[in-house]
Parts: sequence; structure tokens; C-alpha cells
Amino acid sequence: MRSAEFDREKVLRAAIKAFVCKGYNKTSMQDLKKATGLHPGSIYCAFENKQGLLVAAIEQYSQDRAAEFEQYFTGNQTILAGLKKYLEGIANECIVGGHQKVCLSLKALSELSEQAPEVENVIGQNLIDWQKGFIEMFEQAQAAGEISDKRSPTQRTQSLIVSIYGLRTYAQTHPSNETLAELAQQIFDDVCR
Amino acid sequence: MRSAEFDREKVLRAAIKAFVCKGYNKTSMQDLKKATGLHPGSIYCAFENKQGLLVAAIEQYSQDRAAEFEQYFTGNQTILAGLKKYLEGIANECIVGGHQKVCLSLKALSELSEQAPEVENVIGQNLIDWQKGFIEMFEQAQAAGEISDKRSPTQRTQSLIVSIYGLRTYAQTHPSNETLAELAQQIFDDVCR
DNA sequence: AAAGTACTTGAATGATCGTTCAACAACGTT
DNA sequence: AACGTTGTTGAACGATCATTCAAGTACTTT
Repeated sequence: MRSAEFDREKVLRAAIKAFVCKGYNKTSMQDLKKATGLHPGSIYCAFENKQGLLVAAIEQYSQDRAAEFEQYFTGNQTILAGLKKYLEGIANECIVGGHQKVCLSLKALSELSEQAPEVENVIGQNLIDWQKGFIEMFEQAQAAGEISDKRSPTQRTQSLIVSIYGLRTYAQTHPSNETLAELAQQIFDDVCR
Repeated sequence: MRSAEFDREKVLRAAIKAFVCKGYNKTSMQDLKKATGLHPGSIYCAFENKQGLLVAAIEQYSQDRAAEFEQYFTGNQTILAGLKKYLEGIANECIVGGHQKVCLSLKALSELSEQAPEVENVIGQNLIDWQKGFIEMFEQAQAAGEISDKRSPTQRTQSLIVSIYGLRTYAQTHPSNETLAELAQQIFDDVCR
């Protein structure tokens, strides 16, 4: 046996950047070669094809976001304080410097919905995992008396995810940072009510 | 002079369908020829190029949606009742039969953000017009005492649009119709609070 | 009815796409 | 140290892309 020479995580993070920047269809193999340093043949050997690379990139992206999620909700602060920071983090992320930082899952979902079932499935599964995290979080918050039991953790989670999706999309129309911050605050208020 | 032989609105509505179905980049001129009945040369003569056709399609789409908007809010019912039906309409629209009906503006925004400024501008301008409609609606509702003045019409509008964007995006992950209906209800409750 | 003008047609163009594969290079095994 | 295996390379492939334009067609004007 001879082990592969490239660093899989580095390659995937480079691919994430490329896909997020240009979208799946507009990112050519040449772009991916330039971004990852891998020649076409190696990409096909490691990931089957271009779509396989996208799927692997989405999985890496989701893993990274899940790790980030953990960080926000593992401290000695209240759960709601963590959620607030989490939302602020997303609002800030939407506009970094001048250019946007969009979510790979959302971008790929929008572009490939009803076109590439395999991609849809990966995104759907990762969404479920993400939802699970929020549901647990709301259950804990409810148990700790931070929020009422008027709405179920599942309902709160769905509302929250819808709002986050919407915030990310709305950010692409270039609203001001203040508007985004206000919206994040409002989302927090609504979902915790 | 000799007038063009095709029906501009019909052509644009066909183009809308094609772009919504496959996305901008994946919709080839052949697809557009099949959908619109126009040969490549005619498309270039009438719309400059493929992107010009997209821009014209987005304008037609926005115009159609604006007309629909008017319908919801011109009756002798309360404004809030109209808003409720409007949101239910969107939730229902998200899943028609088996396949989805997505919003052309959102799809194009996601795909071409930071890539085609002209497209971004058209979508941005149409968004502003849409926002204006909602702001007026909330002002009237406030004047009629249907909602409080705790939050400004502008703030309510932004929250509402974020939620609609999010609902449409979330719908692409194939949630159940009941979930979508619940979410629409929740959005209504939050924005009218 | 003849002439002129404008719109339509669709084959041709050059570029670029995702993908392949035979030659090459580097490692583990013997 | 020689061999065999496996990852890497990048030129080449056919397909498809957006776009062009000269020839054809139909309408309007004279």
C-alpha cells in the first residue's frame, strides 16, 4: 500500500471555498485544480467525480459547523446566552469585510434541489443532525426554566432554522450590518418567547 | 416597421419556468429554445443575451408577484386576515403536487450573488418594492388598531421577509405540509405580536 | 406588384466543460 | 536492490456551451 499524498481536510476546505464562491455549476475542474492543488485524475481517483467532491465537501463543512455549534453551547453560561452569541455570530459572518460568506449547504441546496438527489440527501441528513442539536438545547433550556413550555423544542427549532435560513438569504441583498444585527436580536426574542 | 412575432409575456413566463426548474447556469440555450419557442438568434435580438433574458424574466416574475400581492390586500377583510392568507398561500405554493415551486428571485439571488451585479440589482430593486408594499400594509394595520406600535412597520417587514425567505428555503428540504403550515402560522403570530 | 425593411432561422464557431487513461513516479514488499 | 503496486500527472477526448451571422422569410411601404 501507498498512502495518498494530499491532506484530505485541506483539500476539502479549499473545495468548500471554491464551491461557495462560484457555486457548483460554475466551479470548473480547472478552478478546483487551482484551489485544491489536486490534478483532475487525483480528484476522480479520490472522489469519483465532481459531484462526489461536492458531497465530501458538504460533509466536511457540516462537520466543521457542528464542532462550532458545540463550542457555543458548552460553557458555564446559560443556554440562552449561548444561543444569543450563536445568532450574533451568524449575523457577523454574513458580511465579512466586503464580500459575503455564504453557507455551502444552503447554496448547494438552492442550486441542486430536485437535480441531484444524492446531494439533497447529504444536506437533508446534516440538517437533521443540526436540528437534533437545537432540540436538545431547547430541552435543556426548558428543564432549566430558561424558557416556557408553551412551544415544544421541536417547534422552536423549526422556527429558528427557518429564521437562520432567511437571515442568510436576506444578507445576500446587502442590508446594513445594523439591520442584520437587529434581525438576529428579533429572531432570538421570537424563538425564546 | 415590422412587429415582433412572439408574445413577450408568454416567452418570459416560459423562461421563468425553465430558469426555476434547472437554475440559470444549467439552463442551456437549447432548453430556452424548447421552452420559449424562440430560436437563439431571436433571443439575442430581443434580450441581448442569456443574462438579459434572465433579467427580463425576473422583472416579469416580480410584476406577476406584485399583482398577486395586491389581490391579497384589496378586499373588505382586515389587513391581518389578508396577511394570514398570503402566508398560507406561500406555504401551499412550496409543495405543489410532488415537485416544488421555488421563487425565481431567490433562486437567482443564491446562484448569481456576487457574480452578476446587474442581476443582483434587479432583484434588489424588486425586493425594495415588495418591502414597500409590506410597510404600507403594516402602517394601515397599525392605523386601524390591528397591531400595536411596539415595533415599527419597517422592522416587522424585515422580519417577515426573512421568515418568508427562510420558509421557502426550508421547504426545499422536503418537510411535511403540516410542518410548513405550522411554520406559516408561527410566522404570522410572531410578526403580528 | 415591386422594393425595401425588419424579423426569423439554424448551422457554424471557438471556447470550455467534465471525464478519461496511458505514461510516470514513488512507495512498501521481498 | 529489484520488483510490484499504487498514487499522480496532464494531455487528449467528445460533448456541450453561449454566441454569431449570413441567408431566408414575411410584412410594410411605395
